[in-house]
Amino acid sequence: MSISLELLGDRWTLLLVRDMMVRGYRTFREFQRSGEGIATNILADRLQKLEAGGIVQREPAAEDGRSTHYRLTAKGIALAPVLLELLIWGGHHEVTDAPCAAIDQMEQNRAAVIAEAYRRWEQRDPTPLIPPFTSNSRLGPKSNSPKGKLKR
Amino acid sequence: MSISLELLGDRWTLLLVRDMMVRGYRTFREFQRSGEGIATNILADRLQKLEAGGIVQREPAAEDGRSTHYRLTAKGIALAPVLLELLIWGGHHEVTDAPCAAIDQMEQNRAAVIAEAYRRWEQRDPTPLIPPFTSNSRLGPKSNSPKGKLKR
DNA sequence: ATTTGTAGGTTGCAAAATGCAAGTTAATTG
DNA sequence: CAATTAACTTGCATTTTGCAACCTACAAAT
Repeated sequence: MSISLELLGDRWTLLLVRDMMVRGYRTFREFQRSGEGIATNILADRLQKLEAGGIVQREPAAEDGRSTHYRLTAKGIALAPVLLELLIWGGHHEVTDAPCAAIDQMEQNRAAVIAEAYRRWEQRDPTPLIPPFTSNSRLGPKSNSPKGKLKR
Repeated sequence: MSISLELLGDRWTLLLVRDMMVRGYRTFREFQRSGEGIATNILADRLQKLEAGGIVQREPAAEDGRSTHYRLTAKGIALAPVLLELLIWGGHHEVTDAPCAAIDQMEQNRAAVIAEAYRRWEQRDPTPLIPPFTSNSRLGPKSNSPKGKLKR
């Protein structure tokens, strides 16, 4: 635990992992405009530490020579359960704008949520992970990304 | 997630929660001598923030008028799944002195580990949570705290 | 009942990390 | 080829951290 927290134990790192995992963010700019307002020097530093720690990989963007894509490694995507439990805990014990029903759904379908995170990672699917059970649909093998927003 | 990390997102806070949850630590001194060497001013600050955040409660120690006991609240013990996933992740992806077999056991018995953490919390059982499946015993309803060390 | 020790802090200060604004470089668009 | 954009870097002020020393209330020993 101590060793894990040496890498992850700060205000920003896990948020970056979350942005990559559930929001499909890849670029410096996307992280920067991610709502919470991280400073660019801190962002650069954290991305570098995540890379050094083997949690993300850098790769030049194919479409745009200026741009770099950051992508989770296998070690990075393996953080999915940690993030999920943290999300569930926050949803139950802190004041959130996330609908409780959605939290409950995730709590009851942990394995499916994790599996979906892995599927998106393997297939490089960048669409936001808004679990299929957001509004009225059920988490099944054939449902693919209906519309709906969980967090703004 | 962002809100959760506002409280928990730093180098020490989750370690304190861990010390209370799995090691049965209660006092300032115990946290202080907890191996990783937290400074006393930081420790005092984190304990206060944990209390302000509703994760721990202070109560005067019955035996010793000088001493204070810190105890997890319901909100605090609810972090058990987060800690467990973090522990499992670290066990698999970082270099640890924790035996892999023990990690695997916990991974296969998540619910039982969590249940044991809750039981100890409810009963104010301060013995270290070294899961019963550490060496050769199995996690069952009648096993109670056999000897064995997981982390030094 | 006075000294000695212990628990749980606080205080002061130096060093490190953070936040903010501005600047830099390379690739891209117009 | 001028303007824009992506991804940084730099300088500087503020905040947080780490370290050692100190303090106070209680407890134990003499």
